[in-house]
Amino acid sequence: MPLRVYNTLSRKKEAFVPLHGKRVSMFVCGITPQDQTHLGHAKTYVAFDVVARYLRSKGYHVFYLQNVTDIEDRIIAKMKSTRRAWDDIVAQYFAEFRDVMERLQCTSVDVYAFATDYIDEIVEQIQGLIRKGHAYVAEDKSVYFDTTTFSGWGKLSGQKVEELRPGARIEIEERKRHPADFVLWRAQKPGEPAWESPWGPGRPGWHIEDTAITIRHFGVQYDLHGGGTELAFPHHEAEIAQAESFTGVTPFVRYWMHGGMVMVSGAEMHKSLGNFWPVQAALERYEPEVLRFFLINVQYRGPIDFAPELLEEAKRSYERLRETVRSVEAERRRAPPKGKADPGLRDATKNSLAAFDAAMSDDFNTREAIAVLFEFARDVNKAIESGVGRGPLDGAAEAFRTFGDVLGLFQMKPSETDRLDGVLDLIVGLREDARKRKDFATADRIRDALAAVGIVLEDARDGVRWKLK
RNA sequence: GCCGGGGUGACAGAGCGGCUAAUGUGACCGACUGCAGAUCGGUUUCCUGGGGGUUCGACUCCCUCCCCCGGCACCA
Repeated sequence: MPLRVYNTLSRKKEAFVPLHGKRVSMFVCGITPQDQTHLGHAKTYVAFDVVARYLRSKGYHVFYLQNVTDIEDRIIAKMKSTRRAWDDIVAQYFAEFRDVMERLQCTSVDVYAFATDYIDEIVEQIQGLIRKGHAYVAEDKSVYFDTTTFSGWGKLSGQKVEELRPGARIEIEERKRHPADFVLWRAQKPGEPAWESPWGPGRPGWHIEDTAITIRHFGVQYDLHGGGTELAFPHHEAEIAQAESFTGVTPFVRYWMHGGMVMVSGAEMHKSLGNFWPVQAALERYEPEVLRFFLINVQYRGPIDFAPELLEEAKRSYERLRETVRSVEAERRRAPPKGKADPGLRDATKNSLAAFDAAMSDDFNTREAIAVLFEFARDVNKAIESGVGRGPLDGAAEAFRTFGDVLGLFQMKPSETDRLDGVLDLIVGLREDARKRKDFATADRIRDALAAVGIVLEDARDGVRWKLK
């Protein structure tokens, strides 16, 4: 199926056509490492991880770039409150972020680009913008972008400058000529980290790093830019203004994608609201795959109103799928090469692969794709009950691997399982002997004892299965 | 106020101008089982915020109103 992507720029789903054949340049706004990674971050990065994975599965060569804002107001605030070095804070929280990402199987990023590694490009862009009359140096030697010189201001978010309420939430800096103007270079204040520039020591503004980084890696125009929906205005608007003013090339980005927020009982998750859920805390109670499943169990553009009960539900749902994946793997090992006639598993597999692709190609509709998995699971379970042979089972297993690779799910841990295999075969065998003797007391004792250490036995029609709880 | 996204069964959450509104969770019944679990089958919601319009036909398109969420100038 041809891929269609909802483009914030046009507010429509559009056919996805990269600039250069099968090469896709993809950029997603990354974090400011100054506090714990929370579920909101996780939702965004899991969503775009799936985007990259799906594109790759379709044969695109994706270069996925993510920035890291390693110098910014909040880092400086943290620096002051903790009396730690800014780069020390960044190192700590970025390491934690990477750890969380890895556990959530967000493995598709090619390069994490740190803002402070691009000071040269940033300075060059700011100089260019000043030269072209799009930026001005303020009294304190900070540099601001002059939004009145950019006619496209507001085209991404549909905002009209005159309709906005200046200072609705954040105080306007008095040095600006226009409330919409934004800082490109912030002059150093005493005690703050700074880099040299033609305007004196200072640090980059928040928006400029992204255009400096992407122009360096991708050139003046690229395919896909993602981020949380709250970034569309003003952040992404500012990126467009900078890049298009600097290069004269329009559009800077062809497809803008924005993901929905994680809410907590109706309010945006935010540290200041006290409803902040660090991913670490969620991972103490739930497996990473369960959390990942939970996060992609909605269309990425929609919000998730988070509640612990919903994670509980996700766990039960996901377990159903994983259970089927497990039994396929177990069955194909013991099924005879020629089992009974295929009750239609090959067809079901083929149809599910097609339906999955159709769902994903419709703006990465993971919820729809997961619905396909559940239907497929039912077909597979039925086929297993009817004693299907190894061939169709191999096909089904292969399909689950395809689904799992795209969604980042069903990553089994064979080593751990293999180690227990032999031991459990023995124990299960002894219990089977007891059951044959109708010595259910012993059989139940074995099962209960294993359950107590987290190993669950299930007596299926064709043998005993065990799994780790 | 302006911009953007939404309002679907007990809950979560898709879809589509017409097929019993997908899928999951929950609940209940049945099959299988020594029991349990898993699995399978069935039942459970005849309804898509209110009103109007277009249409042979609207949850789906248009208008309007109400409500919720996000953004409004350093939040993923």
